[in-house]
Amino acid sequence: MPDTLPRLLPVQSDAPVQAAHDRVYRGLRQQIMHGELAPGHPLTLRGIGKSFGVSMTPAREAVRRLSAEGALSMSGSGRVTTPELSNDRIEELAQIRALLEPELGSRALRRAHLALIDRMDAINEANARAVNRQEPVNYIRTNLEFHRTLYLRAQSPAILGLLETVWLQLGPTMRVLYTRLRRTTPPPHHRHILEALRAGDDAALRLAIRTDVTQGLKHLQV
Amino acid sequence: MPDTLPRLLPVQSDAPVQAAHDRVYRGLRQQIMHGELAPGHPLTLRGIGKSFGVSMTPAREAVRRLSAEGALSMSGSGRVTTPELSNDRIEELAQIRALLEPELGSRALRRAHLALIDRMDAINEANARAVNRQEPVNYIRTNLEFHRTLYLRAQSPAILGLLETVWLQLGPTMRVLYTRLRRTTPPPHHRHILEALRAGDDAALRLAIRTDVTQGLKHLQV
DNA sequence: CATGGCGCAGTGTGATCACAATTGGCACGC
DNA sequence: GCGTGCCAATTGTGATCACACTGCGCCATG
Repeated sequence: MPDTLPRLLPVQSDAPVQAAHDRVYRGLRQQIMHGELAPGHPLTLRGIGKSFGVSMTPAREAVRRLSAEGALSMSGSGRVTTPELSNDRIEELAQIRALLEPELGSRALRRAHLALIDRMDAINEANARAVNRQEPVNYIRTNLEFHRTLYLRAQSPAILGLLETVWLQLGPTMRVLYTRLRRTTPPPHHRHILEALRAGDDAALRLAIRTDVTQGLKHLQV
Repeated sequence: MPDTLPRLLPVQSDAPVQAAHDRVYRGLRQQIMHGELAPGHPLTLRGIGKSFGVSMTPAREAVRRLSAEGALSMSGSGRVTTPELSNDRIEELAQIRALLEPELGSRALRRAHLALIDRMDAINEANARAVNRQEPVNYIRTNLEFHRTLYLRAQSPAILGLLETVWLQLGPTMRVLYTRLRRTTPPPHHRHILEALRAGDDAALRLAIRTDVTQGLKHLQV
């Protein structure tokens, strides 16, 4: 039932229009990483296909790719859900963040200039607004963006890539974390991170990042 | 052309026979991680399908999954090859190993008992034999098995999973490394690792692992 | 009213097909 | 001899279909 888009013309000239499976992948990935889906949320290939206007084939490929990254879990019979992480798993993922992120921050420190810090400041303010307005998805999104903006300067794509898969796995859990302790104040350690950056203090930056990362996830113990 | 296997009966009683895409995934993954494929080696979906006796569909899913893990790279037009890593990339992956593996070793140390160390000793001897016989694949396989045997004791599946994707990305490159410097002696630091384990010396173990990991990949600079 | 069995709707899997894009080689012309 | 354009074979993509399995609800029975 190809109702939504005729899709008759080759590609309609200019736009390379990324492949369908890639559109689906990106869409789902963002929903998961930003905590739009609760842990254990069930998904079906036909449902995904319908919501993206494609058939099962691209949906299956996107799901396969995401489950390879740990963003989705598949039951023995192939049923797809967002992962429900055990406490041990959460703690382990937090420890990975605590291992990788200070390293990335340290590498970025040498390359950080004022414009970068200002940009992070702006993101941090957007984060504070999301807290005030009680918007979980915007909170998670700006929080990750704050960290990613810094880490991009580390020029270490492999490490950052690994870290993003960790964030991805934590996405649904982060949503629970947020809704459980309705926080009213923005993450306090972001200020310390910015101060350490301005001061060019490597040790302080590593500590601030490590604390920021560990802090949030500590409250998640069931 | 379903020639090889009739596949008429439901499942032939007992064997759950893992799904076709999973068989293909495992097969390819092992070939890549053990260095059976050189960097830049081209693969085709139809070719993979034929060599595993399946159609393109499971082959595509396996390829998608592997490329999500960085074990295969896909050109813009979808052509699939094993990755040809840049020097920067290799160095970065080595640094990730140097970050994760000492941590895993340290965690395993508390749980390591004599039987484990004996098993690692045996694997190390198999590794030495592979060196003498100039068998690259067996060398890589036993080398990884040596490390994995230790890290499994760390009881940290998330970290180990991340590390395995790093090993996977390095697979084809390891093959080049081996054939370039036809080594005639086994990795010297494995002995140090075993000694530190027997002594229960955490600092020495971390150093030995870090050195072992860094050592090998250092010689790969083009 | 509880419980066990049956059947149907829903779901993932894998094969196949049509199609567009890329690729590689070959011949032609400069 | 070398570059250039074209053609055919190859390749990935996505839709569709048949099929087997799972899970759940419904109904009959104790």
